[in-house]
Amino acid sequence: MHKINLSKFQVATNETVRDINSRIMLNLVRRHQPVSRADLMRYSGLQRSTVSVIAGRLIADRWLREGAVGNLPRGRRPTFLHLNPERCGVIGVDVQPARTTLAVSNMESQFSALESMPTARDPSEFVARLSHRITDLIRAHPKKSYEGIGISLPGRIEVGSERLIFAPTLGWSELDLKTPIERETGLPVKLENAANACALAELWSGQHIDGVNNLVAVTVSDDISVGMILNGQLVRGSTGVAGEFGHVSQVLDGPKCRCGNSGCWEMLASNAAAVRYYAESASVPKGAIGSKSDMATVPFGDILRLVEQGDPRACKALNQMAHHLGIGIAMLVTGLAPDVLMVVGEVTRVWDKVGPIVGEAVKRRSFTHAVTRIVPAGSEVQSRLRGTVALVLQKHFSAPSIA
Amino acid sequence: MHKINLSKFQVATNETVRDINSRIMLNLVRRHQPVSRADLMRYSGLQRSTVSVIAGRLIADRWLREGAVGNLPRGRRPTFLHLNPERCGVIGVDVQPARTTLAVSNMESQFSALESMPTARDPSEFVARLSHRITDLIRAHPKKSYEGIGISLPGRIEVGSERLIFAPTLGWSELDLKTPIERETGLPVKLENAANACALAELWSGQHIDGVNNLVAVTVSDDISVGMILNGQLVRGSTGVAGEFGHVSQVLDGPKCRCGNSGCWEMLASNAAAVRYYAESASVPKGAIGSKSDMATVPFGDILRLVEQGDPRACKALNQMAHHLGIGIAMLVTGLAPDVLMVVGEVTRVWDKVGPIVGEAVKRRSFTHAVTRIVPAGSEVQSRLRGTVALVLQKHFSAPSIA
DNA sequence: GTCGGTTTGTTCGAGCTCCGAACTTTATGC
DNA sequence: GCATAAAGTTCGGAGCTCGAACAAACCGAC
Repeated sequence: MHKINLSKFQVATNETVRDINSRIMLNLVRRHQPVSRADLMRYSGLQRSTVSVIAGRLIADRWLREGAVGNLPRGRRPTFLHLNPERCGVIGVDVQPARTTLAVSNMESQFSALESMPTARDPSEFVARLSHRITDLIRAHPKKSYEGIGISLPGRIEVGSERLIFAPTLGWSELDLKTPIERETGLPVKLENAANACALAELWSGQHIDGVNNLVAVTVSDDISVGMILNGQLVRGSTGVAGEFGHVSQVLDGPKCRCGNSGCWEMLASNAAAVRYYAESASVPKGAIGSKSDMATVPFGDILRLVEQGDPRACKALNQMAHHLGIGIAMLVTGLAPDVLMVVGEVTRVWDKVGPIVGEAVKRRSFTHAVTRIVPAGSEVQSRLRGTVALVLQKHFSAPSIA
Repeated sequence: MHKINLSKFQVATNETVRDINSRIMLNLVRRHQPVSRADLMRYSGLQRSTVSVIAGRLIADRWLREGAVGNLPRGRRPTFLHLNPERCGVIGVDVQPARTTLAVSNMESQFSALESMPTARDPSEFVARLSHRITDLIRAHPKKSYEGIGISLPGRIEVGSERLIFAPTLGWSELDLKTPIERETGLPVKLENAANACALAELWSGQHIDGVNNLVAVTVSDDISVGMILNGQLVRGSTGVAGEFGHVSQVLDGPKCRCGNSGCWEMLASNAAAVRYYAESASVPKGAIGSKSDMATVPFGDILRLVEQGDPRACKALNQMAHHLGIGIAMLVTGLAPDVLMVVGEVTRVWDKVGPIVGEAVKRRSFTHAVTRIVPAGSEVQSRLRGTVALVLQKHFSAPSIA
């Protein structure tokens, strides 16, 4: 039940009815495929005749395909319908500070190609190289129709201008990625924050999310970012910058953050924080056992390996990180009470160790802990890429923006 | 753009079109009244004929009324349309721990009666007395049609069961208020958390909120509660308990809260916190100047009076409260980036002193501070009561729940 | 006083959509 | 071979908006 926005609304026509019901049908097929027209009639409540007409049109538009014929104890055999996964191709791009991954996907987030390249430091060089790679990919994987390019970025996209803003880990200032890439490739480009992309991925192609309408994704890398889906809808705030809970103080007088605040959650619970904890634990006990007083930073990946090998110093650093991660997650659980909170990042590799610590912190600090399932994401890159596919295709599957 | 919820959707029929367009018309009249059919045609983009038909039906249903005839330099004079504020009566109820306020309202949140009673300690006694008062009110103020009863409560309402849960300041455990009051009065009852009610009030009858779709209300009394409207829609989380940012730790090892957590925002920035700060400032410097070592608690209202009189101890306590209020608000600004954040509570009486401190904290701690306007609410009781009216009437003015 | 120009508001047929009943198609079992 | 049953199609009816034509109401110039 949302207020009608009088500065951008759309009146309804007869075609609106068809549009709404077509989308419902498309979603019902997606959910229940393979499925007969008769079953769609029962799921939707529409008349048999109406279902037939809509199905016919969706088949003509190549959204659906008729498949096998079913078997029933009595009566005429039903013709099953299913999605045509090749209806739309999507180019998914996952930009991370070190590397950028590209994928060719069909409508069901099945990737037919996956490749990566280093992320160029210079923004304009990056745009040029990325555009090149995309055109090459399209040439190498010709499809009937590419629907668009979805790009996940460690930054926020300004509502309206669609420009990249606040991307500290990339070191880029405000930047228009959309226009040049659209010009070079000839395809529409959609940009989204990585955490938002993960949330979208979970919403549209997640595992156990039937009827889940409130979902939060927390991405943990060298920063922490939050993507929120509330009431079945991405929350971007008035400017697109909503979700920066990573820059909320967890310790009021904690370490200074580049955002200007002190003791930010991401200063205490990001990969970088674990690296710092590990380094500090070496220096504090001066005559340490290992006598390695090398203050050279150990990469987070190495710390994870050490944890897997049972190294106590690494475990301690990881535990500190997990503790603070849990406190921040408790904030989100208390404040947003989502059905699902998904953690995305390398840290999920050792979730058997991190999960219980996070769970304990949430249980102690959030009296609403029972409503939220906290789950680790399978693969970060896959999550973000599935998110870019959802980003491009959601306009066909979501409710039409009525009124 | 929201996902279609396959467990509760509604297919579209021809009437859906009429429904959508009627609601748009109703909102356009509300926004621009008095307004002619010809102007409505221009605002909506619908055909003149369609506007006439819809207007005719809305007049027949008593939503609109024809009013004066306008004057134009040329041509036929337009007949102005305006809302019929007496179309629906609403009983608004604001339950606070000490007192409960009742109001009779018309469709435009104009109150024709306002009265209050002590809030009974015992829930069942409370229900009985409230029902009585409501029936008396209805008898004393007969209207063509009462649309329903809206009740604002310092607690959360469980989604689905519509029961009151988590109402610590009232001291009531889980409770069904809806059923008995509906039975006694014969009117439908809608319950909502006070902070959510304030957010709804601001959304539907606020001052400067054209096009504002992201709005947060923070209620500050003996607890702190948050109501969120994101994407033009109330956020209740999966169970109805979303918004309890008051129970997020601000100081990890701070004072123990009854919720089980430590250093909760509301332990540091609520009215009760200011009362505690004031009491502590008397005891800490042992040979204090005033030599009043009375640890008896001074009510928050008295502290505000002392602040208005310039009492330094009271000012210091208030400043501490304001400082922590600002830190919590910075969390909301950073995480949700709303257009407007409204503060509701007695503390707004001294907003000239509190506002700058809050603003400073937000500026220092939230790099997104520029997107959010932080405003004090005029009157708490009025805010909550207007919210209850919006609560009851929003189903007629909001977009239909399509798909 | 009348007539052209202008704007508001109404009327009515066309086109689209869903509904619902009747019909066709295709299967099983006696 | 016939009754029964289920899937899917056909077609007239009703509701809605669109768009053009029409009626109403007003101003100012001649």
